Amino acid sequence: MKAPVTLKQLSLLLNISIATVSRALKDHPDISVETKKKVRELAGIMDYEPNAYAISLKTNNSKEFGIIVPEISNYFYNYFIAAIEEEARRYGYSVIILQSGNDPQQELENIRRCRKSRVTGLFVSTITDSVDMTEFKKTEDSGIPVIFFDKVPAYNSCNKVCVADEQAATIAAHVMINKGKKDVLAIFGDSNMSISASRKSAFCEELRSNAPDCKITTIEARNSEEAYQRAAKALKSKKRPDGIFCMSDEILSGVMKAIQLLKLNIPSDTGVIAISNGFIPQLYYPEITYAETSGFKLGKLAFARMMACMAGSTFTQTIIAESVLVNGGSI
Amino acid sequence: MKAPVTLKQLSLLLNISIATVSRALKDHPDISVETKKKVRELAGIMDYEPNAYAISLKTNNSKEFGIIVPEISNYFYNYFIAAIEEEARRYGYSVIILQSGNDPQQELENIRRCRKSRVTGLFVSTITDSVDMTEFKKTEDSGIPVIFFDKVPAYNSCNKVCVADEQAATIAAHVMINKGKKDVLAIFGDSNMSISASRKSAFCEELRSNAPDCKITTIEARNSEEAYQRAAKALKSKKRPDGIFCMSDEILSGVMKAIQLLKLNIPSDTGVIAISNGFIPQLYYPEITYAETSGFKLGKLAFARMMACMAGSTFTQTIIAESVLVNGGSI
DNA sequence: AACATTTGCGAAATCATTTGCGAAAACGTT
DNA sequence: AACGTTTTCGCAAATGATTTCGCAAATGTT
Repeated sequence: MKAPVTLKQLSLLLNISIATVSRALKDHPDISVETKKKVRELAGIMDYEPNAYAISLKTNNSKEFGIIVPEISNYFYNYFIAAIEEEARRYGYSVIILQSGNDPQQELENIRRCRKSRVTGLFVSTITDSVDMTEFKKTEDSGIPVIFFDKVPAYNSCNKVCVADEQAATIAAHVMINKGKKDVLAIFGDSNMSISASRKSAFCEELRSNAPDCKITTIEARNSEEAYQRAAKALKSKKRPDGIFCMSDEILSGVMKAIQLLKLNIPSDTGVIAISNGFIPQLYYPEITYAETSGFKLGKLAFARMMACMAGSTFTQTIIAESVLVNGGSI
Repeated sequence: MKAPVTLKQLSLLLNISIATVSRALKDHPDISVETKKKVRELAGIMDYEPNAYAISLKTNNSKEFGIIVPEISNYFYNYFIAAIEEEARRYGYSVIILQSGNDPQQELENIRRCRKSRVTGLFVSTITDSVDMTEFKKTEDSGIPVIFFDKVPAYNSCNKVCVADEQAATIAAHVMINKGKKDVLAIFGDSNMSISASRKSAFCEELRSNAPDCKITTIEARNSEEAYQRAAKALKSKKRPDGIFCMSDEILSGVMKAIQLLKLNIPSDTGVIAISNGFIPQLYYPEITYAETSGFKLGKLAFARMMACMAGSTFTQTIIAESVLVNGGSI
């Protein structure tokens, strides 16, 4: 248990002032090359590491970004986080990740924690029923840019980066149309969530206007288990749908379980298409065709927006990441 | 962009010294009740929040734990992290999560980052080929307890908390025996990883000694895709195995894909059993039977060990979390 | 009344680093 | 030689909170 090396110690050993050591280490032009060399050498030997807290205290900034998500066990967020980390690293920042569970109280604590530790910027995907903006406002007031992503608040004047829900749903609808499906089963998540509503309306509208004779049955399923139960029921009926649309990975996994239960063949017995980040679809054979909503791409966009805010962008902006179709042979 | 409130500001407004304000806020007996009341009131109104960096600078401790994992997109780690967070919160600590990707360089950076930010303790699951202990030693030398979990180094004198690899493999072998399997296919991960070796030897030994007439075929697969390819090949052969053991989720997902490819029925055509944390197995119908290795339980154990180390436990210890069988109907 | 103890609070040091300003030395210019 | 300029570096303040020490007044003890 040896104490960490400090500038003071180096300065004592070299018989020069602390200030000079500090400047030498950061290649300040005021310092001569020889002095720099000596300082760097000793610092190397004693492996000096600057005290992050002293620096943050001085600069009032921590060179780290905060990411707050409902939960990290989610492939979409994982990719988002990966993208942010990748970019952050390039700029010499690090990233801390905080989970809010489904507890608004915890989300609050997380925000406060980020503010206390003076993060440089904050990326937030809020919890379903989180509506209180005061805590976020406070954060922005103290000079920390906040970028909302994926689950963004309805509140208008804030920076948002989200996936193209409508577009992804439209892509899926198009596939249904092109494949000439006549009886489509579409399963959506909790109808209280705006994401479900927007995907549903986009999907149904596109299908109805381009294939008016196609029958659409919609089901709501709040989790994988519900999707499993309800899909199984729907698939058992005499008039089995010839195409199934799953608006999320959770729903897709439930549907696939139902399909296995009934020993149906894909895509001959029924076709399947989903909106997904890509992990779940490739677990099956044939792999599931999906409209991709890439957390990675979203992360890159969010980071770019963050940089703009840090550079002093004053206005707020809503950015939408486009979706692409990934063919897997399931429809 | 208003600057945060400081003790100084409060002291100025109240016409008392900074020291008194500080003590009043932490209920120091030296301070009179009236003074305390006044201070607390003003602090409340101005919503004063102590500067975390100043405190950490003084105390050389950050009241936060670091968790370093290869990647967070892993249900095992998610549960581990959840457990640590839950416990940490109870004790007034927070948690920062860092990913190493599969890059040893990044693992190093992560460790350094934790040391720089003077985390109270560090939980680490190392990368496959990480063997250099000097960085960890340095961390412990500076007074930060390090608890290894799951993927632990072979190095002896360090604190480790791991799942009962052998036991889980033995449980799976027992199921094979009880079901009277005669031709078992067992798929293991990268043979360079100790986890693969220990699971393999435990599984094979148990099976051989209790069911000497059972044929065992072992395959190595370093990822899901390899498991898929090789399992498909093995399952196509005339003499199809009647039981498959998958040592991990990754392998299981590849095997299941092969099974779907060949349209085999589970468990009638062949049985499947895995070692898993539980997420992947319940994606299929029938759900896959597995020997559970619980990240959550492991997290609780790791935290307890951490507390012991912080309290001054000097010796090192290796703790094993037991595994239980979860029946899913796949064998 | 003389002394001891308790109460309530402030001054100043401390943590490690950064930085504006000043100072001394070295150098160049006329 | 006198002056201006550049180079190189140190002093000291500042960041925000904690904590040791000590002071003065109030209270208690004999």
